[in-house]
Amino acid sequence: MKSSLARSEWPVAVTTARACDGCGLVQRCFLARPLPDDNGECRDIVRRRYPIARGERLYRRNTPFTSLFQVCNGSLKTQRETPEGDLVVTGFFLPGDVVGIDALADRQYQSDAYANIDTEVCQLDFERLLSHCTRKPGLNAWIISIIGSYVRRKDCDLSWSCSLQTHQRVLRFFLDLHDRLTQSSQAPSSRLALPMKKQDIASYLHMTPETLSRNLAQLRRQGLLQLHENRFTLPDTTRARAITGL
Amino acid sequence: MKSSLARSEWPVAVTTARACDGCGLVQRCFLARPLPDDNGECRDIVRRRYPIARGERLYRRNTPFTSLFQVCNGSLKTQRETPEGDLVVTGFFLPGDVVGIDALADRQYQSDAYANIDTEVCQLDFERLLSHCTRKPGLNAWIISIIGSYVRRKDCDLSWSCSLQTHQRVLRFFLDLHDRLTQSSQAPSSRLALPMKKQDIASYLHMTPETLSRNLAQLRRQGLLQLHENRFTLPDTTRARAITGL
DNA sequence: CCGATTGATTGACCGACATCAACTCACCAG
DNA sequence: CTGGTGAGTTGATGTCGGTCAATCAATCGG
Repeated sequence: MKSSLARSEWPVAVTTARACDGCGLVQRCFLARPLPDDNGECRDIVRRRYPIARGERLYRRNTPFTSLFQVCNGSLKTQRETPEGDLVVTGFFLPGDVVGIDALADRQYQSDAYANIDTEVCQLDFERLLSHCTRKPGLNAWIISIIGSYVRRKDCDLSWSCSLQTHQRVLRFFLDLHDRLTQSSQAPSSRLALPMKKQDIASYLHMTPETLSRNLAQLRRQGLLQLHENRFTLPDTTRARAITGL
Repeated sequence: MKSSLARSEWPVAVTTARACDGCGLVQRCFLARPLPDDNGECRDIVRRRYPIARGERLYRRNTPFTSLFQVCNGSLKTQRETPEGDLVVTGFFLPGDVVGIDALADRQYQSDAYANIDTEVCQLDFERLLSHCTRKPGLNAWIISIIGSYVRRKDCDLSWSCSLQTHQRVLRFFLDLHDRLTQSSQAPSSRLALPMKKQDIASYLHMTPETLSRNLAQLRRQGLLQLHENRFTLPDTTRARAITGL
């Protein structure tokens, strides 16, 4: 597995130019363009960019944390185990998102990260990132804002994940997914591909696959969601936002 | 209200020595003792230390973020509003905890912070903190770890808040509270004071006060929890940990 | 001392969601 | 083609926890 390469195998001197060659995210990625206060010496933060096949694991729980990963294209999920032993999906990561932030506290990954579909990630060396931060306020602000966004997302998730009804949670999930997918690709908002399995959505939303299925059927009947063959559209986003309280 | 003082009213030149005078947290607080790479110039991070009476508000949602606050003694809660308009408690903060981290993303507080009981907080100027970070790796590491701990807590909360049964959630809450209270005060672990209302606990655990009450009664019958007049003990922590999966 | 207010407890009832089961469909190997 | 596997759907049934209501306890100001 690519993610388990030993340190010595990493191409240490990869330049940003080479690593970012052909990356679909190059328009939005902070590393592909010079930072406000960067004059080129931040490039070594990028270890490498590499693909993860669908179903493959990026990192494993309780292994030492060395790197953050930014999703270039595709999608990842993180999951952890409950006391009872079953798995719960704790997050989905789309192009532009940074994964591994839950490991900052004790320098160990707190979850397992898997590719939902064929995916490419950009590996960022955290120590180098930190060391540059002490000299570059812009970079420091960037990393703080990345972590801050992650915190905000978790906080929001926590406040609806239990207080809303199941059909509201489902609708809200698709609204959120819609927003994130369209802002990252600027593609027309119609017929977006659903980049994860329904089982995982159900797990993430704290419900069973059965209830998710029933709710999807209901939302389809109400004309709030179209979903065929892993492609979806939201015909009436304003009504949807009203229902979910957005 | 103390927290709404204008900037100009802040005693800008407070030294750490004066601000920390008589602070119950002085043993554990990072600011009371010199940092690994501090030679005294980080003192101006501490704006001031001041009390918040029980029920008073420390900051309000959607107001500009300028400061983090570290709890010296007492306890705080943060809460936010659901789409339906009712309030949900999103976190409890005990001595040593830092509150305001959810505001990092867009520089606005994302919740309302209130004192559960009479409380003292230490106000840390975030801009100054950041500016020192660029020169002091130790301070940068500290702030990253503070944020990291917050992230880990949120992640954990999210994974049990819905997947566990109510009695497990209640027991887990008391175990967690026990651990946090004893580690912050090094006091003997018996007869700890419960520093928040049961309503707020119920809200935080995503259940009604009635359900919380029933579960408390049940846990008392099972000999897993003693709770009288806002003081509690956990007679059998090992069994409790087994039940909650810790 | 007294009502007023807020918090906590207990009981009866009910509904949303989980559970269990059967079934369809797509995909793949042989 | 056939059999196997895993994802997804649909239906019948049960239950955990929410809702509503009454009661009790604690605090506070007069």
